[in-house]
Amino acid sequence: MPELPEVESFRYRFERDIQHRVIQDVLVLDQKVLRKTPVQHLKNELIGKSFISTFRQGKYFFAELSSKHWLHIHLGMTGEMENFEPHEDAPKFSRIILEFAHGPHMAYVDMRKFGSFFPIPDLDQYISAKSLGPDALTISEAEFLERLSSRKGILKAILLQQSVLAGLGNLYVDEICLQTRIHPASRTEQIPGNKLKALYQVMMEILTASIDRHAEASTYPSSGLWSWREKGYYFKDGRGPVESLTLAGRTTYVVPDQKVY
DNA sequence: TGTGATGTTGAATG
DNA sequence: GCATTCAACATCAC
Repeated sequence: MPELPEVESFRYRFERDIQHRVIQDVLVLDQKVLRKTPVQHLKNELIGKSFISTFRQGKYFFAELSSKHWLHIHLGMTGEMENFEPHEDAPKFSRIILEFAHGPHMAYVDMRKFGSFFPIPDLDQYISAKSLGPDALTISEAEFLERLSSRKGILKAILLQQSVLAGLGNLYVDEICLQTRIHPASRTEQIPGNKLKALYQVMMEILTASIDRHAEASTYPSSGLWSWREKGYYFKDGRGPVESLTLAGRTTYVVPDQKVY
């Protein structure tokens, strides 16, 4: 479930359900998502502590502990959070379970195990080591334009690079290109300035609208936003047919009226 | 049975 | 250093 709006929804639910509750125990059902972190280290960092704040940059989520240390969670392809009552079985594909003294337990569920869940010593240091770019939801238009025009290459590949701009994934990039009628195979350096501004505007509209929609529900893909991603699809306004290709190693959907710059 | 899937990383190549 | 491509990761649904 993992592009920026989904992670923002995760953050919202994390704060609502988990924050300020003292962690009583941590169960590691699968060490893979710990990425080499020793189980005991995770337990030492979490047990007896509570989360006091959260932070998200792009698809990267962080929760601050009462010790001032941080827990990092990345949802990968299939990560999500599920609460369950202590007397119930843990959800399928649970990898980590946080138990609290009272109330529901939290399961970090991740079918494909591409996600991660581990403590980090320093937030700023971690983000700069990752070369994470500015968050797509809060970046200014000026900075967006500046960062895009300082790169050359296929538009889609650049928008997917988390070091350029943090938060967009395969589906949102296709959606933004569809709505701006810019072909994702365009060379970024060939796109006129007013079209880059349109990209920014549409990106912001889509992200904020998706976050609103996600505020409670958490299914992904959500609410038909992606229903057009199939070969031969026609939109109600006549746009189509949808075609597919591979760009930056990712399956990409376009309609014929998207202009290649 | 084979294929592809919303993400990230690292290697190899130009 | 940059851009590009590809493989790997693990598992399930179609």
